[in-house]
Amino acid sequence: MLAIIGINYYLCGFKTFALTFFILPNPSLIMEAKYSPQAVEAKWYAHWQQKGYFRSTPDPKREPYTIVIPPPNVTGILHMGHMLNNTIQDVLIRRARMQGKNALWVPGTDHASIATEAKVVGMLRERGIKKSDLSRDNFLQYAWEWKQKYGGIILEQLKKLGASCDWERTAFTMDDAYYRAVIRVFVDLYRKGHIYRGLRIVNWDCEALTTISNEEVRYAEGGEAATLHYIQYPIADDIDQWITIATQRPETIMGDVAIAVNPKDPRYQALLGKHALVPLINRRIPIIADEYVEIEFGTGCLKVTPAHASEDYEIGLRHNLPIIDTLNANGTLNELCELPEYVGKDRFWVRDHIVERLREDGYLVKSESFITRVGRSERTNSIVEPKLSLQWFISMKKLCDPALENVVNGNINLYPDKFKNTYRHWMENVRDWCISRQLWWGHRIPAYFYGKGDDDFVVAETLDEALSLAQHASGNKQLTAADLRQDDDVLDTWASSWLWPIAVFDGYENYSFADGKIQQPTKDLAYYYPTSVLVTAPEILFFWVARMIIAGYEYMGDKPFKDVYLTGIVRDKLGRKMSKSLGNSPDPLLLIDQYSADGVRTGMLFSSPAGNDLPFDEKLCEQGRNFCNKLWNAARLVKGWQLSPNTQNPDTLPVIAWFEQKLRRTIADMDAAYDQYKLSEALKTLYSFVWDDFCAAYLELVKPDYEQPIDSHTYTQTIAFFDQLLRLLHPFMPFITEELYHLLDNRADGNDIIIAPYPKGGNADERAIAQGDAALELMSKLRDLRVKTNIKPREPLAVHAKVADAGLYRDFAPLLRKKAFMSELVFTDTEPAGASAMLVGNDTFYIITGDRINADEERARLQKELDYNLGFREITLKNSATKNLSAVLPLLSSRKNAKNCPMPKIKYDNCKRVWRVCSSRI
RNA sequence: GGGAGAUUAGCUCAGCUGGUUCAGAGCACCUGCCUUACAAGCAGGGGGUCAUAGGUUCGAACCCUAUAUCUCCCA
Repeated sequence: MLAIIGINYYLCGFKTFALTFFILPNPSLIMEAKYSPQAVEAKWYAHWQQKGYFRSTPDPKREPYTIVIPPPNVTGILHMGHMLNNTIQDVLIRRARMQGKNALWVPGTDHASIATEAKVVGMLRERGIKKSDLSRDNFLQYAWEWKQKYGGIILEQLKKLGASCDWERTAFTMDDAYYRAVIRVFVDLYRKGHIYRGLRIVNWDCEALTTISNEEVRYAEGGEAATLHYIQYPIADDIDQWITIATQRPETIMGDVAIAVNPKDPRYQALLGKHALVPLINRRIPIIADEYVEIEFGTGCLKVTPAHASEDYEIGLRHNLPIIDTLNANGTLNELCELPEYVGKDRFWVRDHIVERLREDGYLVKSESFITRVGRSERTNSIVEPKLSLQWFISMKKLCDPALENVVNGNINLYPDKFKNTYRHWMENVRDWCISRQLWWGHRIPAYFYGKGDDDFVVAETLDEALSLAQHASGNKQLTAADLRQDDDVLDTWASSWLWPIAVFDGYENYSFADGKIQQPTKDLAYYYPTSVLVTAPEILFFWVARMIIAGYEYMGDKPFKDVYLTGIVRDKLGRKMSKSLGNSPDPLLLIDQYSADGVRTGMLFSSPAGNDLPFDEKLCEQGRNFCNKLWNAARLVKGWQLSPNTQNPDTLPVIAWFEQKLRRTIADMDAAYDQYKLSEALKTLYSFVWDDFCAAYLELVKPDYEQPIDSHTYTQTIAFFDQLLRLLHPFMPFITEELYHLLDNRADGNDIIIAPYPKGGNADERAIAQGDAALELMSKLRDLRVKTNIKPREPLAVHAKVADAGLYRDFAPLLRKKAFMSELVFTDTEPAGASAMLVGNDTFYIITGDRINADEERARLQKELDYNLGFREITLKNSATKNLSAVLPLLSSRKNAKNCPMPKIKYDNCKRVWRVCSSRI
């Protein structure tokens, strides 16, 4: 054995040269027994980028295949969900690229207003700077600084995964053009009458001093302990009567404007129409009837506080009740609570004190603990207060129609389609969308106030335009820009990302307000829109996907994507969602270091059927890594073969025919799986085809004897098959396939697998497949028999075959004799003496064992197996319908008794099959 | 409270229009092998009343009805 010194590969530009110091007799020696991915991955990613393979520009001659990335937050670092999601997108894009389509994957990031602002505030705090001490502009400078520094991390990480995005197109939701688009859409929707300003109960974060959306509210699993206080209110004008309510927020009673009971509740009929007095402040409030009240809960009486509970607000609207907001933005009580000692005090402090006071004054009936859901801010963890607030809304009903219709009628497909129901349910019950956030980082709402009133504002894209509108609206021609005050709030992040599939192509740049649609799309938009598929998580189906569809129809009159592939959620072994806060997520980059990008990619896809959660297990990555190694070693084997002067070996011809046909069928199977976005299935099909059929079967069958050369036809065919397999594998495992593609053959500059044509499948010759499969099964059964009967693996055996169709085996016979170590293979009609029999399908093979096996031992072994199967029959009979068994029993028992059976070696599954076939023919 | 879905081997999941690819795969486990590409490997093996109970059918993992358990979404 010759020693190889130092590194195997020497990087020179982007070509690989074997660095050898000796003339090696066998080229396989230049390949190590284990595949080392690190250098390979860096090398090929750089090569692809340098060659511009990821770049796409409009080309009318080719069909576009477009994916826009779900933009990760600029605050994010790569987590397992991204890994799964982006692996899927890369697989789809790479396959489309190889299929000759003009494949474009647009990358980008989302400004994530609340998350980023929280990060920036945190950063400033560390530097000893308070946000409140900064001007808006100063703060935004810091925010951009932060974004410049950290905002691109995740995209860099995606490169390690192999993501073939067109990086020249990297978009950001606060790019200049994108910003303009968001503002333009706000103005447009406002003018179309879809945006209004209104009072709503919102989720208020008293610490961050902002509204947060429902999805930013978190609830502890299993709820939280709380106390339910029973408080009695005296009935006005009736000193002896009381009505008792139950509340967990006694500090809000000063905001009470009514007490509601269910109209069907017999207990309170007499009190309806009367008034009660709020304890401590003696406000007179009506007792009303409303369906919403649950008779069972608490006392069946609900105190109605419209300013501090969304349901109460709705009741208030229905009954035309006043609104008393007793809470300041920072969570302290204000003077409307009418109790000076509580003004300026925190709501929780007040809660404790007011309970004491109510008890002292005799209003508190009892307090009991119970478990309830408590909403906490995802960002600050402070308890979210429902608070009445003046916010901007998009009214959704009218906008939703085409978005609902085109999903229901299949113009847009959801995979898996079970989400269609969920989608419809949401769209039919859609609520108006609160789009304002009390933050600075984001798209500032283009509303300009010219007066003190809530309605003294105009909406415009620019200050100049706003000024002229304001002068007109106010009738004051003297108004100057300095008199205008722009709304302080920014838009909800989704109110920018819903434009993503249009805005990344600068779609709104030449938008005119005249007809409310994009009439002259940019060249990119015209070519790439609608995009091919969106790959994202089901949890944002409504927040993002549905809204993109709405915007797509509103502005393009067309869907934003044809297909939506909803991935599963990556969970840990305990079934918990992987998250940073739980610390249960592995570091993806570490995984890549450990198992290679290809290994991790396949690992993630091994177990991720569309829409099903992925219980992540590092074992899967290990399996992926092992698969890389298998491929590597297959290449090592093939590379090690010496060519013989022979041009053909007749023995291998049927093997080649078998593999060729099975390959065609496998490709067709994979295509069918791809069509339904069953990537996991496509991968598993290929995995098993490569490992079992190519490595374990094909290569073993065509492999020349030790140190013997191989004929040129078999060699060429093998290289061609390997090449096809690598192409099929490339979307899943881009790096190792590129490496092996170049190791297998000398490729001209620009001949890289990433752009090599994707193989085509088709109808296969099933006869050729059946021949090979039968031969392989025969070999396997023979091996099995050798093990069981202690006959050495290479001891020659005479085999007599009693088969229905000898032609099935004839082509393979020469190879079978050699590879299965048969002294002869004879086709016969009779059962030879001194033979053990075995079944391949319905064919019987007799192995002339002579006295090589101990008859007693063999009989004992078979008897044991027979008993086992008989035991099963009892179970089967017992559990099956008992009718008409008579027809089946003889059939079964005859086989059991081994009278007509070549071997009483009917296995568990055979027996069951017999039972099933028989029972189905009764 | 309103919806959507799930339950198949120890684990994670396939299983299409009910019937010879109907009980499958991978992992895990057990046994034997460092056999000449690969121990990150090879050759074998055990393991399931298809959640429960009824029903439809000649025939059910599959269709229907209940029940149980679990998950997710919305309120």
